Amino acid sequence: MSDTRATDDLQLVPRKTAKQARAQLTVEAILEAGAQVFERLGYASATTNRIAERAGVSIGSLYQYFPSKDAILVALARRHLEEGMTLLAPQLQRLGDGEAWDTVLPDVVDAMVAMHAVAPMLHRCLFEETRLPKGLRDELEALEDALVDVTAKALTADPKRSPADTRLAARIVVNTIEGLTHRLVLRPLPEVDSERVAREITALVRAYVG
Amino acid sequence: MSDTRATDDLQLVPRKTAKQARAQLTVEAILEAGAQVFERLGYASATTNRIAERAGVSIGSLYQYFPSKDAILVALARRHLEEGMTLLAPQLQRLGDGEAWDTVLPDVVDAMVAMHAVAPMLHRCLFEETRLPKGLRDELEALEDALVDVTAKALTADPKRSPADTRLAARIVVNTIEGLTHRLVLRPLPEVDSERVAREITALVRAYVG
Amino acid sequence: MSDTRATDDLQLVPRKTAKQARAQLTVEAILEAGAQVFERLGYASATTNRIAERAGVSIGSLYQYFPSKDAILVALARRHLEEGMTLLAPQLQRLGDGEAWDTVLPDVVDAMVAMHAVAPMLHRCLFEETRLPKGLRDELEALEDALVDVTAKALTADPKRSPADTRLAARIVVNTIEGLTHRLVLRPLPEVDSERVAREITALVRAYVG
Amino acid sequence: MSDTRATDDLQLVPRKTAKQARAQLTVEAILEAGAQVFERLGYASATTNRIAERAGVSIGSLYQYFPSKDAILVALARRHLEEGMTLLAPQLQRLGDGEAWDTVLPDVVDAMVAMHAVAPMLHRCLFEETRLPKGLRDELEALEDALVDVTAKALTADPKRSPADTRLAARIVVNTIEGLTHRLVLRPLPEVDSERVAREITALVRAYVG
DNA sequence: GATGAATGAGTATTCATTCAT
DNA sequence: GATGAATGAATACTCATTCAT
Repeated sequence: MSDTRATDDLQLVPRKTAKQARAQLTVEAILEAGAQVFERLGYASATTNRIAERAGVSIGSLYQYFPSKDAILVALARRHLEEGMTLLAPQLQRLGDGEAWDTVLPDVVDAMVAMHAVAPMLHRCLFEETRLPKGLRDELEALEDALVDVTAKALTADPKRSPADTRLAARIVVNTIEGLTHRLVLRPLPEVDSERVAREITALVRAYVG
Repeated sequence: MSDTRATDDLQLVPRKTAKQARAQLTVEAILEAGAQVFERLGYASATTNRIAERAGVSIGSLYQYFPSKDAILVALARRHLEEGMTLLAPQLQRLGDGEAWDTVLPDVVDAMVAMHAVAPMLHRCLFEETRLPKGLRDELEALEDALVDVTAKALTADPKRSPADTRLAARIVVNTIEGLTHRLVLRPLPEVDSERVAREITALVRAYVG
Repeated sequence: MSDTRATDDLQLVPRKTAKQARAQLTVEAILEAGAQVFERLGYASATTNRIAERAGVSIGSLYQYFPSKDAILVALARRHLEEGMTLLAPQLQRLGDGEAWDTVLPDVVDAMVAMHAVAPMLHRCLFEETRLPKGLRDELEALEDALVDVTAKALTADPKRSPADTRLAARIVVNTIEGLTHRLVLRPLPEVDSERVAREITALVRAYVG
Repeated sequence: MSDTRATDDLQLVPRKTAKQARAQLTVEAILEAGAQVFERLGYASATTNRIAERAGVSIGSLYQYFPSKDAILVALARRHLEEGMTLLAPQLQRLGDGEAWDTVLPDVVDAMVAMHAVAPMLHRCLFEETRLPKGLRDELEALEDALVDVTAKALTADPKRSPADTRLAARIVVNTIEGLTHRLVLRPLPEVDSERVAREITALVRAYVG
């Protein structure tokens, strides 16, 4: 099954929750190793044996905690997502608190860039949708919707737009930021540093919603 | 070799160019089958045997014309690219002829949407950079640069920008259009048709460069 | 059947005797190409397609004259054998005519060395017995027996030996010459030229039968 | 890879050294099966699957310990070599201790015959040079050189020879014994037992160096 | 007769996963 | 709980050989 794409819901829930401290450490080691190996070698070349080896754990132990290769990927995705949300949450909070879109936007973009910059290749492994199981994909979608909601609310201030239009605009905004960040982090522009790019993304969005 | 990412140029050039009509048909059938199989199953699950079978051709014949699985992908990519350029060229021509950015933009966006709409999954297989051999990746990059050039020239009209800024802006424009199109074609928005989306992309870009 | 060793008698007789001049040329070209390709690449890597290509002949034509890859090898072996016998015959004749063993021996050794020196790798392909079909192997054995006969007759002069002993001695002589020649041609000694080696072989044999 | 001649050292080192007793048994079984299969079928027809099957082991296990077909061959060669040296060493020791060439020679020849007699076809697979990886070939050559050294020293007693001549003579002796043994074991003479042959080889060499 | 396109059985090899110890 | 030996289905790819044109 060298090729299983975890598109469906089999075998993705951790087999046992690591209750003991030692088990927790093992899980941690596996995830860390998985992140490194996926980052370095890409999905296909990242074998479970390699991950186990790098984690300093036997392959048997790996399968004690993760029922499949994809389960590791999913766990990493979830963790990555959480970290991302941690970065983003304060900014969204500010928007929710009614702070002006204009002032929050740059920090949102910065947060997005930061999210992507950590481990680009891993990020790619994680979010090339082909690979993600339906369940997680749904979570991702829900997350995007949440971002769109927040953004839409922030844009509502402008009474000229219909609600539907506002939502569409918010969707475009979210996807633009995500898309550009993704693209520009993975294949950085020559001679332009990422800060400058972040400013440009900000300008782009500001012009649009402005 | 379930995992070879064709990062190098080995084994990627068509093995023999079909001279007889029959051979030409075979090659055609393989490419068509390849497109379908990659589209339906994604890169990893698309086995050469499956492609051959779908093409109604023996595995031996497949390897007579394509030295590897990736060679098929590369051939498809090249072909896809050419088709895309055919769609885009007229619009770029108009820009080159000095037509106003504003009037050409919508058609450029439409062309981009059309390019992506044909076979989204295949498109993803083709252009997930990880997978493409260096040579083709360079071609793609060159193509993007060309688009950026044309765009930059069209934006130069505005004397307020420095040349460097213009290029960056052009880069952002090109990537925004590409990114949004890609994203929105692959995972279409519910309740919004693609025409409406195209108009929104246009508005976004227009606001930015405006 | 990438691996057929022609140990049995299937498919080894040329399919048709080339009666016409053109056909004769084709056969010639194939054999010459076969010799070169086997010599350069060894048995396994010498594909029929490569041989056909080098012969400037279509693969179909090759199979018109040679029913299998091994058939080519066998034809080459036969030819090689004949050439060898052509070299050896005069010396054997001299022995048959009663000329002294001592004076003929050096020329026999020289002839053997010459036989092997032409195309060592091809020679190896041809005479690694594993590969040869039974029929040809029998011919080879018959040839060796003939050599042994002649040698035995030449040794008979010495009345001290029993006939059986003489035959054994002859056998040893023949195999010694063949073995050493083979070995020393295939992997030549550093800093000793083949003439010197030939003289040493002669000395060895002379001492033995002396 | 029906054709890989292991001329390089890639993929030839045992993958993991078996630590547990069970693994050791597996390795042993594979080697034993390999010896049998190579012996019976020759190199080309000896497939890894067949070897695994005969070993009563899954193909996966085979590749756990041997990274390639040739690796098995190499392991067998090394083992064969060691066994051979075990047979030969005592005799060489005697020579080194100054014992007379004449008395040791018969036992050397016997040892050689014994070495070859075990598994002639396997022996052929192992020592048809084409097939062996460079590294092992070098080892073999070194071994031959060592034999030549010892022999040369034993021959030095005779002051009539120049050192260079002595070395050449030693080389001839070693190769004669090896060649004849090889030849006569692989294709035994009718009506002559191997003991008689051994005596004859001894006589031949004795006459030469005498 | 000649061509070369097509065939497909066969090969080495990988890697996610299981399970006896 | 942990280990790591064992599994075997699956994959890319080759090349001797056939046969329609």
